[in-house]
This record gives sequence, C-alpha cells and structure tokens, in this order.
Amino acid sequence: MPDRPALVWFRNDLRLRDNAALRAATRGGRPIVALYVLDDGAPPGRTPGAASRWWLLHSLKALSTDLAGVGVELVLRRGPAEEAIADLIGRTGASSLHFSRAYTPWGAALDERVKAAAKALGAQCHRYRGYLLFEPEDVRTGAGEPFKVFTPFARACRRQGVERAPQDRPTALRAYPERVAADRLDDWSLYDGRPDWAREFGSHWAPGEAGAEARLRRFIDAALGHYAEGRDRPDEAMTSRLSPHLHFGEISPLQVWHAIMAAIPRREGRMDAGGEKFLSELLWREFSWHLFAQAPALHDEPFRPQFAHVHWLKDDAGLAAWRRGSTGVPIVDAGMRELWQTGWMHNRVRMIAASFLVKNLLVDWRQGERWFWDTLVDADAGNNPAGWQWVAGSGADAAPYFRIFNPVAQGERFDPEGSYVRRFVPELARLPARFIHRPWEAPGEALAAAGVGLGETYPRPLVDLKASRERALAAFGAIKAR
DNA sequence: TTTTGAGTTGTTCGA
DNA sequence: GTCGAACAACTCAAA
Repeated sequence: MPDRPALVWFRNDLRLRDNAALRAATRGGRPIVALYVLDDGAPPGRTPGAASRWWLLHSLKALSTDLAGVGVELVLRRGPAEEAIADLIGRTGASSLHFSRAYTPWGAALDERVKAAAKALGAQCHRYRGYLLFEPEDVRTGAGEPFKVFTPFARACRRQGVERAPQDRPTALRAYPERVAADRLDDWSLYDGRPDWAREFGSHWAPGEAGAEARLRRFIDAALGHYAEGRDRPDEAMTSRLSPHLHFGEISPLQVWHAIMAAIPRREGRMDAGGEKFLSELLWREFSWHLFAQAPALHDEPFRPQFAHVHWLKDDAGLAAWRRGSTGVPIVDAGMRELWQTGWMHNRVRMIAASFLVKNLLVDWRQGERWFWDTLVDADAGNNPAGWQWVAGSGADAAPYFRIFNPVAQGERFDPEGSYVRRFVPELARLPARFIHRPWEAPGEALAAAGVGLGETYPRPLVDLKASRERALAAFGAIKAR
C-alpha cells in the first residue's frame, strides 16, 4: 500500500513559509494533498466582500503557482468545508488533516465540525496557530479576565513576549501522485471584471507570498525609520500596507514581528521609535481580535450596550455621497476615492472619513462598516468593526464621544500641501494649498483661477461642520443622560 | 475589598 | 500665534 497522504487545508494562511500546518503535514516525507475551500462558514453579511474576492482570486493564483513549483497541486473545492474535507479523505485515504485555527465565531464552529468529520473517518486532526501572535484566551488580566483597554493589553503581551521563531518553508515537498477532482478557479467567479472596477488594483498590489515579503522588505528599508511621525501622513508612503497580506495570511504576524525586531537598532536599551510604534500597531490587530473573542457580534452590536440607544439619522443621500466621495469635504472625499480606486485607505484618513459619517452625518457606524467590508482589500472581521466602534465611541477603549474630528484641521495638519487631496480629487488639483481643504472659503477669483465651480465641478459641503458637530454632541450626550 | 491612577490618534475657546 | 483648560464622567486594571 502506498504512503497515505496528509491533507493540508489552507485557510487565511496562503503561504508556504512559517506555515505550521503545511510544515507538519510534510514531516516524515509523507505526500501531501493541498486543499482550499471557498466557503469559510461565514453568515450572510460576513462572507468576503467584493474587494476581498478580488484579492482572494489573485492570492489563490499565487499560491497555486508556488505549490506547482514544488510539484503540488492546490485542490479547490466549494464548501461546506467539512464535506469537502470528508470527501478528500475518502478519496485519498489521507491519514491526517492539518489546518490553521480560525478565530471568527463561525470559523471556530467550522473547526469543530471539521474535527468531527475527520475523526469519523479515522484521520488524525491537527490544528495550529498562526493568524495571531497571541491566542485571545492566553492574554488575561490579573483577575483572569480578558482585557478591555489597549495599553494594559499591550503591556501584558510584551511581558509574555514572542518567543517562537518563524519556520522556514518546508523542503522536499512530496505530492500525492493521483489527480483529485477539483474546481477551476475561474469557475468561482471571484471577480469577473464586468465592469472592471478593480482595474487599478493590480498597479497597487501584488497579492501572494512573494508580494507580501517584498512589501515588508521595502517598508523596513524605506519607511520604518520615519514611521513614528510618517504613519500619520497620507501624502507620504510611510505605512507598511501589509494589512491585506496579513489578512490572507500571505505573511504571518510572527514573520513581521521578527523582521521588525531584527531591524530595530537597540540604543542603550531603548528601541527605535519607528519600530516600536509599528510593533504597537501589530498589537492593535491582536487587540481587535481579543475584543472580537469577547463580543462575537462585534460588527452588529455596540461593545458598550448604551450606544444601542444613539438616535442615528436615516440619510440615504448622505450615505451615498459619502460612498462616492462627493461630500464636499476634500480630505473625506479623497479617502473615499482612494478606497474605491485602490481597495485601501490610509489609516489616518479612515478615522477622518469614519468620523465624518458617524458624527457629522450621524449615520449608524454599521453602514460605514458594511461599505468598508465590501470595498477594502484588507477587510477583516476583527479589525474593521473594532475600528468603526472605536470611532463611534461605542468600542471598549474608544475615543470619548466629544472627540469629533474636524476634517479641515486634520487635512491641514496631515496633508499640509494638499497633495493627497490633489491626487484623488483632481478637480481641486489647482487650488492653492491654503484653500485645498476648505474650498467653500476660497474667494471667487481663486476658485475661477483653479477651474473650480462649487456645486458644479465639486460639491459644496453636505453639512456645516460646526453645526453638525454640535448636533452630534447633543445626540451622543443624550445616551449618557439615560 | 477598596483605592488609585490611567486611558491611541481631538477641538475649541479664551487669555 | 501659542498655550492651557474644558469637554464628562466612567470604567478598567492593578496595587
């Protein structure tokens, strides 16, 4: 009887390096069967959005190519995953199953169903960590409770430390010699290009493990040293842009952590500010998932229950204008158009655009979360709702509700020349810097000279910033009086 | 159990 | 232009 293969189930770990499941499956020189299943068990509304599907398509192509390079075919199947896995175990006689743990409530439930299915067929089931640096249940307060505040959470993580080292990619993979029935990637219609709304994505992103590693290297070489200040500047390319790569697991947070640690020069025990700041951002990702583990309805219910009583406005026209990037507030519109054109938005601008929707337009944060979920290539079931709840003030460790971003002040502070606005809102490109973030205050001659017709080539602001700020203070203030 | 210090990212106003 | 105070208590985490 030939060697019984090991089955590797790829999920959000679309990489060969530092992939514990893949590595364990190949141990002892067993042949492997590599599987990806389209359905991750997500409920309606949490299935991957359009931008995520574009990324997934290209990431799966990259993984298929990488695996083919070592003679292994990536078998594609539709879900339910437990059925696809049972079918493959039956066909190949696989004696073991290896996969990375999922942290979403639906993914965790799927883990259990898959375990049961494998066990029923006599296959050994092995689950590995990888998506996070710290397992959500491993970080606890002195009282044994999960954390609700970032700073003590981060301190606890740093105390625990990151002891593990990333694993190399397995050498000498052996493929299961027989062909297995599989779907064709093109039949999944992850992105059909009609219309070709993602046509620019390819010039901004390189999905796949090689692209992820190149992005990390470039970030460390070119930006890490200036990250502490530069990370807030949407007009400069100072952020890592690793978020989609991390989301799909083309690189592991452990690989990133180690690369940053190796790059940080230690000066008299004090670590470099940029590197330290970036490690802290990685811990924010951990914190989001730590919160998600405490609040499985994170995208749907406010972490602080009293925020369920905020009196949101139903403003479909305002919501539509926000989505389109035609609110009349330049930094907000630039961000929303960056999102549409590239599938990504700078973190600073995410906060500004989200604050504008939630506070100035008083639209329910869930509406914004949903749009980001559909349009971000890094849409993540932990980070996205946690970020929105932070802005809305309903999160565990959120901004106080009276902290309302002034998009003009933010624009002038973080995009001082207006070059970010000029890039994404070309109809304002010729306005002088002193008016670029407040075109409604520009004198007629300045507008005319720049070819701007307010209300014609570029909209007037949807709301008065001062008045809408007051309105938000009143609306949010009302819930604490309860 | 009680107490104490602290908490990502801000804005506005008035001196 | 710059600076400090007010904004609002509240909850968390640890001593």
